[in-house]
Amino acid sequence: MNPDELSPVAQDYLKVIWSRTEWGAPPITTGELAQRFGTSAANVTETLKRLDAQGLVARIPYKPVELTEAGAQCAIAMVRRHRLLETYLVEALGYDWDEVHDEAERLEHAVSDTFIARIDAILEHPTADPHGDPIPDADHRWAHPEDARRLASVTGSGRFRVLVVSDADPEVLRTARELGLVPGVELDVDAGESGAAGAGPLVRVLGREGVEVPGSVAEGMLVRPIV
Amino acid sequence: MNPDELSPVAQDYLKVIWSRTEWGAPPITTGELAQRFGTSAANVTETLKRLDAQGLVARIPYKPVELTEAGAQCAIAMVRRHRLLETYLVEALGYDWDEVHDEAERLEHAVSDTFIARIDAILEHPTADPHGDPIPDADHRWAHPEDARRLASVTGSGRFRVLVVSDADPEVLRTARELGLVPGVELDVDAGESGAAGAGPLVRVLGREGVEVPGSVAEGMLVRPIV
DNA sequence: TCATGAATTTAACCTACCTTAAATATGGTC
DNA sequence: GACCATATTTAAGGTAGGTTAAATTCATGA
Repeated sequence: MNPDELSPVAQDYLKVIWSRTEWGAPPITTGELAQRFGTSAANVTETLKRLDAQGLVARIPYKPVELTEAGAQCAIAMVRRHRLLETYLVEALGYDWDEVHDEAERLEHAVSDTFIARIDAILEHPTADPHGDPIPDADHRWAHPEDARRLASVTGSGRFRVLVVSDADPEVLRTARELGLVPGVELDVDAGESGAAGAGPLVRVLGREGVEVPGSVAEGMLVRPIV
Repeated sequence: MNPDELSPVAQDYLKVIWSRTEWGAPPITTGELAQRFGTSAANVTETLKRLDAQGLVARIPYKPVELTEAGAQCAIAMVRRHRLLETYLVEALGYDWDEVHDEAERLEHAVSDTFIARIDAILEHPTADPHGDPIPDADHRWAHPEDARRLASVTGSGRFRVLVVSDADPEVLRTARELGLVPGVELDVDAGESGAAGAGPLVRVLGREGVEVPGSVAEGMLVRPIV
């Protein structure tokens, strides 16, 4: 099913439900969706019922929600739109790293497939958006490293490369850029025993100079070990 | 009032109501709005009541509707968005003349003022869109020749310059381009006594070679006499 | 196993936008 | 001045998406 036939609300739900599990996290709950959209859990329940009736999600009451195959296809199409738009806004319109998310969030509901195809061609078929997130191609395939993990979950020490910085929070993006933590950068990480401390808020990173990464930023960054 | 605070439906109504009178036509009626939006007159009445309650239109039952000052400001902002977007789609994304209208129609509800400011700068503050329609500037002023008239309303003969080809109908745009009738072109018009014949469907135009302009195209073209 | 607190769903109600059908106002015409 | 066709409005009802408050289910610790 083409996502153009869905309402903007339906498009948003599918994208958020899909994105939750992109890096292996468990499926999203009603309450988390309510928080994400700034609405009530009651409203989320009603909306999920409608999506279930449309065959886009497989809803089991009181359980986290999961996408059907049709729902996942629409979701990936929306993620492709979002990430291509973010890339275009940065590359062609001079937007900053931390400005593009909200603009893309609105544009993705309005652009046609033609528009997406044109910017994809102009950008020469990019495979990652400005934050490092992989861009699904027109056939809904996308590169997805299996050994990625959150910087916040790293224990001990080692060398890593930054893959993705989450675009959900502009403040995280600004801080990450100030610290030089952009996709592609290599890091020598010395996280001490943060795992043992239980949600330790700080991770120590050694690059050109030693910097301390705030917990919120480490939580929003995906890194991959360099062998 | 910033049009961002309005619903897409409200934005559409204001833009269409304003556009109707841009070239001196009388204000638009309930029935014409219904036809334009492909909806019922009953629905138009309800929507106009809501716009009236918001202070955007001055509605007198059974009369054609007119905008308030606040409504006109929003309308002009939407027209500016639409025409800048059409220009950008043609100049930057390689859209054809006759493809841009629908895409701009959807994008204009989604783009931010920041987006509009960026494409305005990239295009170097254009004053006319691809069809020749004037683009209001950021202060909502726009160039508006007083002596413009529809090609269909020209009688007798004389020399004219094409100002605007309406973007409402892609078929008109395609035909106009095939005939060489694009904004800026000079025409020697010999319309015969079409005025006397009462809605004569054909207008004779002499340029490099004599061509006959279909009535629907002549109706959608604004021309200005060359002195 | 059972009480309890948190999460979720149900219920009742709201607005915006849309439908069709019925009522009503308007603008000519005789 | 009354009549008529047409345009417009009112009325009644539907869906999507939202609200708050009450009921219900789940997981869990005593």
